[in-house]
Amino acid sequence: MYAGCKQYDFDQIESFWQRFWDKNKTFCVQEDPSKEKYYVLDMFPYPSGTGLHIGHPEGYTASDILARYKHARGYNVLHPMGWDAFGLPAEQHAIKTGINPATNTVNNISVFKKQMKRIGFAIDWEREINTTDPHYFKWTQWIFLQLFKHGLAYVDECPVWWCEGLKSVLANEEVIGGRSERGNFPVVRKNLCQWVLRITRYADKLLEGLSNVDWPDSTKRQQIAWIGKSEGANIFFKIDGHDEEICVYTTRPDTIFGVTFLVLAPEHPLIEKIVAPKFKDGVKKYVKDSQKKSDLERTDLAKTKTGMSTGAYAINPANGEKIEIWIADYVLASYGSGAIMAVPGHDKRDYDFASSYGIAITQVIDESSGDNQLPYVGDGVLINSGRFSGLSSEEARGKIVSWLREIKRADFAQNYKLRDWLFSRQRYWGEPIPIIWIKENDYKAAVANNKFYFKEFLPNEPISNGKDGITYCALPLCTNHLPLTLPPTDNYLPSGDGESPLAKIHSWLNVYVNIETGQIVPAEDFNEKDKNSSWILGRRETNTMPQWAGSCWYYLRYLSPHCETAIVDSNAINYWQTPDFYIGGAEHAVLHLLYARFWHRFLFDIGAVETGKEPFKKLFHQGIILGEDGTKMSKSRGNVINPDEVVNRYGADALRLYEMFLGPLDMMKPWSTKGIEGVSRFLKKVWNEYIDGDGNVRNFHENLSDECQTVVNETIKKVGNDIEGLKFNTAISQMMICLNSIQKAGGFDNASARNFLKILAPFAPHISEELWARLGNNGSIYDTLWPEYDGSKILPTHQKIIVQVNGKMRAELVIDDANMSEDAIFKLAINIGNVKKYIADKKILKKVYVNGTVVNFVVE
RNA sequence: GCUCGAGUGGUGAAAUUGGCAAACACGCCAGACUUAGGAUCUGGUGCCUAACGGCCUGAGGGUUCGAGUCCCUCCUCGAGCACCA
Repeated sequence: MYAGCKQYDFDQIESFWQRFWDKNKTFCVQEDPSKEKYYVLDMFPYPSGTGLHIGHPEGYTASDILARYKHARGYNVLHPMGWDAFGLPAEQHAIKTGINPATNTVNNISVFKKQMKRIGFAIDWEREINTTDPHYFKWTQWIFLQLFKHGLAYVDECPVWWCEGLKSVLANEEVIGGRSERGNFPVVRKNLCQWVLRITRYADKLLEGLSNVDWPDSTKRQQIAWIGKSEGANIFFKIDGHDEEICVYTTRPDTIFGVTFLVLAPEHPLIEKIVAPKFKDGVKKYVKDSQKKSDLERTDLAKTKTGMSTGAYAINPANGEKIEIWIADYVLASYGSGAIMAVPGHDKRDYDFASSYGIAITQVIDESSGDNQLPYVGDGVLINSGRFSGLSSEEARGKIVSWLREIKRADFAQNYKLRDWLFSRQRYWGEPIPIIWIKENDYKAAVANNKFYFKEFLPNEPISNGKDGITYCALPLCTNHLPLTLPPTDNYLPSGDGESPLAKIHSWLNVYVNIETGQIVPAEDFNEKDKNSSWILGRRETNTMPQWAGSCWYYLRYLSPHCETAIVDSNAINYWQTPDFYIGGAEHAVLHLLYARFWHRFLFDIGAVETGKEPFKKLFHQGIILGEDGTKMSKSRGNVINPDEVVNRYGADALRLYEMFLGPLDMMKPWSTKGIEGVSRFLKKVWNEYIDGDGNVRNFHENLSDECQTVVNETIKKVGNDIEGLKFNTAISQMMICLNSIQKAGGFDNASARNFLKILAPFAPHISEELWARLGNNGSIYDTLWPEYDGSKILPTHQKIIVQVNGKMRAELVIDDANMSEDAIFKLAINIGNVKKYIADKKILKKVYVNGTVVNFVVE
């Protein structure tokens, strides 16, 4: 069976084979212990309303080629796909149109799926998952509850951007210069109660894990920088005339003799206590002013540093010197202890500050190059540092801290830039957080009662939150209560008081909970007659999870997408483990890839997944495809290429081939409409080598020339190697070279005709299937094994040696005997006409021979 | 500012350990077949030069018999970080 057209009619061929694959479930896989597994993972798309972008098929084709190749190598290959479908665009569409985001999402997914099927990816669609499906997010909620139980989820009052004009909380990225990006309304800082995940507890594990993964260096570096671990010391400074002391964190304890002042962040709690009476007003004003400033203004490097003296003094524990305590907003409250020891001689920022306020600058490090320009921020030899003078910075760091530690004025310490993960969003279209808030007294009474139903996910310490003078505690739902689904509504706007739209849906919001039976009923349906001590009134958490939640563990769900009893079936995970290859855009270098590593590591630690510690062993980022004008594709520039139109015009095989031929996979590269004609022509040439003008299979040669056999075998070898190295552009050019020589030789022989299709199949599967079938084969070419090349055909029968004079190529020398002596080769080479000419009567100073490759005569 | 990455024909690009720079393709030029060509095939195509020949991998220097590849300085572009003490 095959499409049967006379000419290369890609439309007919491609739809025929897509139906064939669907009907025969060609790409569906099961665990098979007799075979080695290979798990290929794509970053799943957000199904936007605009359909597939031309960039999507780039990564998907690359992973598809690898998946098909690995399958041909005998692996049991899993290549699944799904939808990361929660998110803001669907919600905004709902606000505009009133159409439920779920409906809209289903439509978008069906468009995406149809488009992807048209490109012929070898995907096991039976494993399709959707993060907005309650069967899926039931387990996202379950993981949240595990985090909650293990003390890794807590609530905190966090400052967020509030926009009264939009009645909504905005993300940092949505605030530009103190106004909302959309609508240009003013925004203010507002403290809201937020869920936060304790990712910082995993900082060290997340850092260590990076040393065992095969990832792009730049991505590893980004994560390392994001985690931002530093080694240093906490040093305690006594305050003159007060009992309190100030703790500062420093990575440069070797510069402690150069401290000329301390600086506290304006938010530092000690300020009020220590400020000298005369300085009170100025300090108060400065603190107030800096609170008004946006983060952007405070961190603007261009501005000159400002600050204010507190009039208080601290004692340097190293030398007993009295130093002034300042406040300044260049010191961040959120890092370290919110206070620093300022060493203007050896820190750029302290130097700037000291210069503008006329504070002393002391040099305590001697720079080896000796120009002694301050501030000198590198390491060197200590000077003016008491008994530590003469030590190197490195040595001094250990010795000074050890000494201060003995007198209880310091301790070794580490610090991280990583902050805990703000996990709540005031949105409708996200996973509801499966928590009910109940009064603290009810909670305590329930916990004390041994009939308490809700023990499954109970943390050691209750998570509590005060509101209107009453303290509430977070009551976790149990597995039986999941999924907690989104209530229907037709109003997706935020409520206006900093809560999600869910806060307006009272029938969902207010519930009675039976703490002994676990029963939950809407408050409005509750029959007061039933009321007894087991029933308590609660209010559901109204925040939803951020979009990152669903993508944190989807690679696990693919392994057993229909499992109802666990996040992943244990047989399935024992077999498939974690992805062997993961491809997706570099824009997720820190967010998704860090969050997912955190969750995986957590699930590993609690024994929920029995795999390695890292979820993504090998990671690759495909480069962005630019518009034909070399700029980013965008509607406003009018340079957007629609994959559907490309498939209509050239076919899916041509699209696949072209996206891979464009250049190295990881590089940014511009699209070229002319360029695709080249690969389209190649496919037509392939067709014509197999099928004659009447649509019949050609007669192949009995034998192929030695030259052609060399090329064919080289091609089999190179294409295989290039796929393993993800160098698809050169693999394709090698296939073109091969076809060109076959064409010159007047056609294939039987064996090479079959082998060529097998290596083409991962790149252009439709035409390969069609021609394979026409050669008289049954079944899919997908199920054939990769051809072995014949190494003896590749070895050249004679050796070619390059002859150079003064390093410039002047001739080629062909020798039959690979073991010919050096002298004999020189003799042959020197007598070649063109070589003679360049040597002429000049004196030969040196003769170089590199075995089997090059001869070089050096003449005066 | 700091840290990475990149810079090769008209264009996208290719080039084991340092060993024929520009494979493969696009475009362009010429030709063949054609009523026709936006089809197909053949040949040509880095730059300078009439030619011999010379010069070419962002610029300059270095190491080497030999450098696109290694080292130093600088320029340009891209990415990331950005007062993290």
